[in-house]
Amino acid sequence: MPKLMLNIEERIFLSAKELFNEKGYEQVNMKDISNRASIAVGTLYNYFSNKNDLYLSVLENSWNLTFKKLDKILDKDIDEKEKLETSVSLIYDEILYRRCMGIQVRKVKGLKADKSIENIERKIKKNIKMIFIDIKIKKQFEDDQNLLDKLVYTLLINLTMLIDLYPEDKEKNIEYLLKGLVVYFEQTI
Amino acid sequence: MPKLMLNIEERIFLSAKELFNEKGYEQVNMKDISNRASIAVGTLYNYFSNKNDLYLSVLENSWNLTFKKLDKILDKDIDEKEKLETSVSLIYDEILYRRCMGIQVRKVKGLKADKSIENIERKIKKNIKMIFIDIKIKKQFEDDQNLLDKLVYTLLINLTMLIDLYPEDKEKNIEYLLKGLVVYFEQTI
Amino acid sequence: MPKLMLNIEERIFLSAKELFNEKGYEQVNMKDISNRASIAVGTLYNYFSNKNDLYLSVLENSWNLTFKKLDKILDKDIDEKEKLETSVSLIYDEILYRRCMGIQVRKVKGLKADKSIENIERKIKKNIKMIFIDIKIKKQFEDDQNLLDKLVYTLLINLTMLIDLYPEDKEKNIEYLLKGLVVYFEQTI
Amino acid sequence: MPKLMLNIEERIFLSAKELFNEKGYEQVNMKDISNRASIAVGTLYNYFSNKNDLYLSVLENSWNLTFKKLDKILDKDIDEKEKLETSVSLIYDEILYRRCMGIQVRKVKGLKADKSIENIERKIKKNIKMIFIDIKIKKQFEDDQNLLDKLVYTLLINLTMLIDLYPEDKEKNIEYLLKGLVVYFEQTI
DNA sequence: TATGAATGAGCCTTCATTCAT
DNA sequence: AATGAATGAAGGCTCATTCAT
Repeated sequence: MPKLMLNIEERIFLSAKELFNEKGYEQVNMKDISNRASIAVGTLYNYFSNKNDLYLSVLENSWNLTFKKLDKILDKDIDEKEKLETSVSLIYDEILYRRCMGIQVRKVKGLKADKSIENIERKIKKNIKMIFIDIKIKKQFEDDQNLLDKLVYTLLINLTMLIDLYPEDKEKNIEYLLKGLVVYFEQTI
Repeated sequence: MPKLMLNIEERIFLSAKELFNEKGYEQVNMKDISNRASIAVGTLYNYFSNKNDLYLSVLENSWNLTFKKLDKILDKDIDEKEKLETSVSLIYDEILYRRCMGIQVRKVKGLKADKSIENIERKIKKNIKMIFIDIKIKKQFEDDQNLLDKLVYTLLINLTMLIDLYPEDKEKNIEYLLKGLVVYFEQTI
Repeated sequence: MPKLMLNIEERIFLSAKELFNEKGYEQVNMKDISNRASIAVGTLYNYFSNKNDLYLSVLENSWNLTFKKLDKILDKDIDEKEKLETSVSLIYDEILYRRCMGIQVRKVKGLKADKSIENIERKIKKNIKMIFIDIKIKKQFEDDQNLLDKLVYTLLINLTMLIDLYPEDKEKNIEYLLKGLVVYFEQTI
Repeated sequence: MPKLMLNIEERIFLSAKELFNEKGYEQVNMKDISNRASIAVGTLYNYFSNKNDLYLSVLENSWNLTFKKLDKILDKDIDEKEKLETSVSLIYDEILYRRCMGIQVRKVKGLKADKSIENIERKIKKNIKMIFIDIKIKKQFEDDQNLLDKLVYTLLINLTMLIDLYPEDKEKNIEYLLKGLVVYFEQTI
């Protein structure tokens, strides 16, 4: 009973993304995903070679879409303050609506730990870092080699947390987050 | 470690705590735990009715120990600044050494989401909140009903992240964290 | 090989024959075959109703080609010794080059055991038996009702084994085999 | 519903041996084996780490038992003729009753081709060869480096075939086989 | 009370087969 | 007639849990 269906890959992607977000890697099984996508399990494997790959693909693809949008913002001719706020707002929405799975990649146990994961995390870090690249760091933190990395993780991890806890409160959440971030920057922001 | 001096329940506890921390809920199986505790699997079930319960017990117990230590600090007759710093330092060490599993309970996939989890999370929140109870919040955030909760989560989640990423760097990690927290408080700190 | 010159059915045949011989029934899948034949899986099913049938067809067809060649030899006006040697040499080459799958049909696991298999086996037996039909059996074995069948199986099974083990050594292999066979015949050979 | 059962390992062994013999490696599944042994699938894995291992174990163990019996015969103080006949009779019975799977190991597709298999085959060859070790080979075959190996394979493969085809006819089968073998030996036998 | 063998549901993955195009 | 995406049953294996000893 094969049918030719529309947007299968997209449906798998969405189903997988939603489920991985709701329940995490281990708690989602391939049947769940295929059910939500209204396809047969076997069909999943026409598009992704295994669960691990599917997760990784979803993760990377989600982030890539975000990176494209982020690049547009960073290329704009606006001042740093606005850039920061717009970027954070974007990432907030991305995590909220597109459910681009968070930075907790490193924590996804059960995932085969291969280069792919490290690469994805490196890529996320590299891209998000661009948000802070033009911002002047306070003298006090200048000798912290990892400050930029910490800022990236703080941004992502706290955004995820805030969205998770108070999904309704975008404005307040962002205000709270930014306030905690700008303390590491020079006065201009 | 004087393993043979500990009674069975304690041995189970320790083994479970270590393993859950090292590998996460799903990646640990009951055989692993009983092996590390040098008992039979069946014996586990004389003390804990199932894996879920064991995890929850370990989690709660870990935190209870932390809370006791925290209470002592909070009862001390020292100024707020010192209280804050000592408390944060304590929790840092707890997460680092005793591996009291983090706040991400809500994200521990595979855990049956029941009342127990909510209760534990409520308890953690209630206790950690005490750190901030005497500290005056900046006017700017006074109308954020959830500010205290956010502070609690920020504290725990960021500590966990920092320890995870730069386990060697306690001083810098705490400096970084505190700087991000105090921005929400009145000048005195 | 002038692959593109062959019609589809022939391409399927050849691909299937090659693959079944290389890897055995179970280890070959329909996708493999269609890939090697440069057609779509579905097309296979326009020519063969299922994997089982395809295998059986290939098997039977392979043997039929061999039988034709064998008949020519047996029709020749040469003495029995030469007939035997030429026949054995032919079958050796057939198994070696055309990979007409061996007598071990009965052992091809995964094959649905139906009439077809028995028929093919019967046919193989009948045809190969012709090699021995004019040869006089030693008195000693005259009361072994199954001697001819045994000779057939011995011939096929040992040839297959020898080719498998020492593919380079046609001459020695055949010498070894014949020596073991002629012992059942009257002195003339 | 766990019970403590007697001779589980033996039952697994027997069931596996029977099934592998009846249907071959691929056609037997772990559920089949556990069913015939009247145990749960999981129990299989308490004794054998996987299907591959189970097959290999059964195979090796079967042969080892045979080798022990064979050694006893070869150590006896009897003449070569009797030794040969007794050995062949033994192996006949072993293949017939204990179903020690044949030499066709090399043909078991689907089996992970690792050192284990090669080792088993080497061992079988080495042990069966002992049957022929004291027998003088005809001059004619003296320059066939592989003659002994060929004899081993001929013996095993033809015995298996004969048993398979005419299970009732031990005497005739052995007479047929021996006649084909002794042709390679000096007159004494 | 402690043991660990036994259980079997459940998961990932494969692949022969179907059928809409 | 040819295509190949879709199907879903089936297989190997894991592991939380049970219970006879």
